[in-house]
Amino acid sequence: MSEELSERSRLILQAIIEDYTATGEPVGSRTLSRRTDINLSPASVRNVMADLEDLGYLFSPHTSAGRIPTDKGYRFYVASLLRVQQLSHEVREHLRQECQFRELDTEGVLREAGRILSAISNYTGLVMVPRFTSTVFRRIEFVRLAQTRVLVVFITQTGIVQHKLVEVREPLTQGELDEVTNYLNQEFSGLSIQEIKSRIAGDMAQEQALFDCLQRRALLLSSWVLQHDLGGQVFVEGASNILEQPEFADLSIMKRLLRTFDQKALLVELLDKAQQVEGVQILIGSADNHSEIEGCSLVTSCYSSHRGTTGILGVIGPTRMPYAMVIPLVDYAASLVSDILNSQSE
Amino acid sequence: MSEELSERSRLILQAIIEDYTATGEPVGSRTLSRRTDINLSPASVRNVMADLEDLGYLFSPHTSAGRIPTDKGYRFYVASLLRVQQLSHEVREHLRQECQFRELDTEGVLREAGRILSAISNYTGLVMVPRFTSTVFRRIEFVRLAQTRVLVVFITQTGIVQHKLVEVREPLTQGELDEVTNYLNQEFSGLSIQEIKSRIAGDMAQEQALFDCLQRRALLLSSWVLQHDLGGQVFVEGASNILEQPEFADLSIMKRLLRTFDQKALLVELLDKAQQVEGVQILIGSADNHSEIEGCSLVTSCYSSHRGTTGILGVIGPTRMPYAMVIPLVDYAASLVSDILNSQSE
DNA sequence: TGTTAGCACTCATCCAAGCGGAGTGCTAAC
DNA sequence: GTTAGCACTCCGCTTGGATGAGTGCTAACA
Repeated sequence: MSEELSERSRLILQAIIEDYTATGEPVGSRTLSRRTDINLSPASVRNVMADLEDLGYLFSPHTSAGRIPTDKGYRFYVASLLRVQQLSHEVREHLRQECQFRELDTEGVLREAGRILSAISNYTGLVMVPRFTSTVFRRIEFVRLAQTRVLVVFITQTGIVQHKLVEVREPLTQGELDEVTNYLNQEFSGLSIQEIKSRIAGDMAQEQALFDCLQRRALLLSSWVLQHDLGGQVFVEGASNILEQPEFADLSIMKRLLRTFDQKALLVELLDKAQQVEGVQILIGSADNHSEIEGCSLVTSCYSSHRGTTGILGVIGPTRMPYAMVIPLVDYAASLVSDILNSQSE
Repeated sequence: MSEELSERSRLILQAIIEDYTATGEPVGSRTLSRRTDINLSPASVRNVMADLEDLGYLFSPHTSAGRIPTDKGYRFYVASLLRVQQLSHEVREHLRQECQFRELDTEGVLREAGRILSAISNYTGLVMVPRFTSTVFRRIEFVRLAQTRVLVVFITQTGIVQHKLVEVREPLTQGELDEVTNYLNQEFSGLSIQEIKSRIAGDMAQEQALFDCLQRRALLLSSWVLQHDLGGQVFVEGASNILEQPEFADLSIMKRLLRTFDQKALLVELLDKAQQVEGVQILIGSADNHSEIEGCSLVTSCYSSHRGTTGILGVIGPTRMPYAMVIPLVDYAASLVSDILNSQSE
């Protein structure tokens, strides 16, 4: 079905969305016909609106209210009508300065990016730490906590620190662990996790032949560590901002949303999905049976380092969101974080 | 002023608080006189209530409503009237199992403790990571990220990993950093931060005499690291639970509370203050000009390891809270976390 | 002197009715 | 194809009365 909209329909849809974005109130035909860029009487506007409603771009909450854009309406708007503003020079500079000058480690930079996204957009900032598999190995450290309990500290090329507890079968001394540590750091430093995994797979095959105890231990431990993805950490910043949104006054959507923030698992799922796309990705409403973010939209963009490490950041807020402002903001934030990631380490 | 309450007044205050805790509705004189443990007519009850109101333990939201306990009323109740229940055996076992069996590192245990506190109490769980100064040093690691950028990874005796970026004045190679790392780990492992600090202070004094470059570097770097407390990290779990509380339906208190959760600085302040007290600590309402938690109460208890590491955990929720249940819960959680902390490492 | 019944009074909550306003759909005229 | 006019719908607000819970006060009672 070719749902080609006429020029007039497009104009009116755009006007409705912009008006609704600004006011949050259903938009009536009179209001629109008063706009300077629409030289039509209310009655004509009404005809167009009725068409748009039939096509599923608009709906009215009740008989005698104005129209509100549907999710479909928003999707069309974002895809075809929206003209993205340039981010003002001030905001760009403001952003750059906020991030750059402090002595923050990578995790701090990511957190701060989320905080700034939230502060500028007035919505909630989301930042996901790069997934394990997309990172490059810099250093690993095994620390003996108790006889069979070993703390593994893993540091990526970009300076992200992750750690985890491993329960080993036979007791190990710290000295033995240090040997393993040295061995792994020498062998693997600078390789991507993918490379390491295949290296280990190869070595393991030979391993039965050469009975180097140290090497075997190292391989076992490291394969164990790499087996489970540490990643999927999400920073949620400015969750309280969503309380300010008038559309969430009815509490039920808000509760669901905050619950989602608490649990994070769903966020990870959503962000993981968005991460597969390049550039700014906009998820409007509860597409793909994600009813948890009904009434909300998610604007995300991937950040990455030269070495291939990629994570994702963005903003979540009500579907009635000034996309023209939020999209370039997220876009710029992502490129900024990418820059910092690259400058963070050699 | 000796505000000794008569036996009857105490009984009625207790009955009002228990009733109000259960229902959330203002309590009237008829309701009370119907209770089996009070053999008084409504009129007599009213007299007592009027007295209690004069003394500031109660207030009525309007002329013809029942009475509601004030913060002062709650404080008196908790201090003098409350009989704390024993935590049921089931809950204890449930708790112990939740925490014990998973292979969690220390940070994971703390997070999980907060999550469980929140889930059982239906309020919000708070856990503060032990402050730096109260911890025992196990291991430190310097990783070179760029010419003058060094990532410091610090591991405490109890297996807590913290990290931080240091900007050094002169370029260092990873080899030099490794030497420093080894030196510090040999010298300081097992000492408390306090001990290390005074050690450093002493060595620094001598340092001008002996020009051991390595040692000087190590001292400088470590003093720099120890100078700034890394701690003050707070885990907030189950923030969305407070949305369920009927007393927060008016949004304004709720917003302030969630904003406080977002910022965390105030939480750290509150928890730091509570940490100075041993045993379960109960902060009711906005005492000490902390208007941010107006209408809320904070029930906390310190956890600690044998080695002196202490942190604090607890629950924050509306002042109308079943203290008889929450207090032993927090108490038990703290002792449980202490046990795990001790068993976590040798 | 402490306790209690009675009574007038207050105030929130609920419900129904009425009204104004915003907006629509339809029709007929331009 | 566009527009003015009109009947109609429905929300939101206000008003007013009824209801009920609860209080304070007073006077009678043990």
